[in-house]
Amino acid sequence: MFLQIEFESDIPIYQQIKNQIIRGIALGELKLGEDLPSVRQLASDIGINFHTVNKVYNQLKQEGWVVIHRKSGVMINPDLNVYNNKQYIESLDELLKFTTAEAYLRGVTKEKFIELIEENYNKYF
Amino acid sequence: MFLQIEFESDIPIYQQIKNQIIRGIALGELKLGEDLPSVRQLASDIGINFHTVNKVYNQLKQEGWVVIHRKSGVMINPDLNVYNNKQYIESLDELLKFTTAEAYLRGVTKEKFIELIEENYNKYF
Amino acid sequence: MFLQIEFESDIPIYQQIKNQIIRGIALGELKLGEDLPSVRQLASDIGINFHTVNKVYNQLKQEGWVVIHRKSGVMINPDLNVYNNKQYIESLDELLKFTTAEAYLRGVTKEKFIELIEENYNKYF
Amino acid sequence: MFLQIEFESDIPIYQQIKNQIIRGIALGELKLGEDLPSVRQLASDIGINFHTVNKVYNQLKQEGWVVIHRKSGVMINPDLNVYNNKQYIESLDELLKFTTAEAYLRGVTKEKFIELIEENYNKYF
DNA sequence: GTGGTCTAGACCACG
DNA sequence: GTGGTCTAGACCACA
Repeated sequence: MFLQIEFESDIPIYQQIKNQIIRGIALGELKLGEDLPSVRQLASDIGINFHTVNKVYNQLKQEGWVVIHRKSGVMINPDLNVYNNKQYIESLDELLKFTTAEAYLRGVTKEKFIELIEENYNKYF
Repeated sequence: MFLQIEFESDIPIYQQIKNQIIRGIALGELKLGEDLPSVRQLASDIGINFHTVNKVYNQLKQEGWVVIHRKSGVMINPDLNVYNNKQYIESLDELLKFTTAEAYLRGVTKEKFIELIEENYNKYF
Repeated sequence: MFLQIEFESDIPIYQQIKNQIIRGIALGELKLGEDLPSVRQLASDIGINFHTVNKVYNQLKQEGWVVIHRKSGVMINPDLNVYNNKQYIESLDELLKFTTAEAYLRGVTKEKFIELIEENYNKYF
Repeated sequence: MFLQIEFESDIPIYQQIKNQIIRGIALGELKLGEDLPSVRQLASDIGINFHTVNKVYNQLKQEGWVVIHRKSGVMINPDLNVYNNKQYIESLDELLKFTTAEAYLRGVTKEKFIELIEENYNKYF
């Protein structure tokens, strides 16, 4: 598994895992329909408690990223269709408001910022 | 004061205040050298504990956004020069990794994302 | 066989099968006295473990929906007479308490709800 | 608090609490904007672990029934607006398919069933 | 074997 | 005081 957890980070472990799984999908490292390790397996791989992984999987399920198949455990949702709803766009815009403001004041130019975005987007399949 | 606090947000109140002050500077709504309300004044305006405001001001000072004079209170740092250090760029890039991945999967195109960035940057002085 | 299993549903597979068999009887798709496939046959058709089918048949027998003959296999109870006992009515009422409450708050009017009931009942023989 | 938990039930405790809170809103026993007991308070009142209550509140928050106010804890969403989305109607219809089928075969007439619905709806504000 | 539920207790962030 | 996170270990339902 490609997960890399920073235990010292102030980002909760479960959030780090969520982030990396979602990014894994975008990068194509995780294929649609691909199985994820079992709750206890992943927990043991990372060296954390299985409840933490359970929380991740449940949130991912609730948000539509994965499905829990009764026979084969958890897999990336083969019909991934996470809606770009109004709420999401609003929260993204809110986040960018403050992120760009700080970046601007810290001397990150618009061009540099856009370059960072493009570098990321160009990696997605 | 132009602060707008969402008490039901997931973002801590002190963080909301910090965000809005920094954005206020970027937008030019807060001029360099401009006085900020006193801790107790601001706390009372927003209806929160003054310890929370205290925390905000101390963090802003620590990061170089404001200066605190014992007598004249808090003002936006007239020599604002918060450095675009390696650590900041790294954390920004880390944030964008996950933000762009989710946005991409939710159907926000690169062009749309960049448009959001430009809209924000164009408001800064 | 007309069974349609959703492996990603929150409802256990054995419950899905039970539900569909009972509904099949109500719709007249399964006649009283009609033979059901053998445990192994049905398990293989659906692609599940035969223990699961076994569980279904045993529960259906226990509740009086089917009869099991050692030789001729399982058939819909020709003298179907599952009693509308007090316990059942109570559990139905309990279920409707919460179902109607949520439906109401989600904007499903009484008329709409009743319409859904009637649509279903009108299909039964 | 008006909660009544059946520890012997096969319905999980957290689900029972959710059900009763939602019904409490529909009945008007819980007003919009009303505070709910704190996680630990409610847990102690019912005599269960606070994690169980925590799970309830988090799910209710996720589904929009309550908001978590940073100052005053958890309250019924004052702007309650839980959307009657396609997914919900589908799941309701699915539930009614099997519920009505069994009720019908157990001798509950359409009229009786509708009477049960009306009795419930007439209690809602 | 899988995930789901519940308990218990610890520590932390926030206000 | 509030909720949020993480650990640990138990028991259960399902397939």
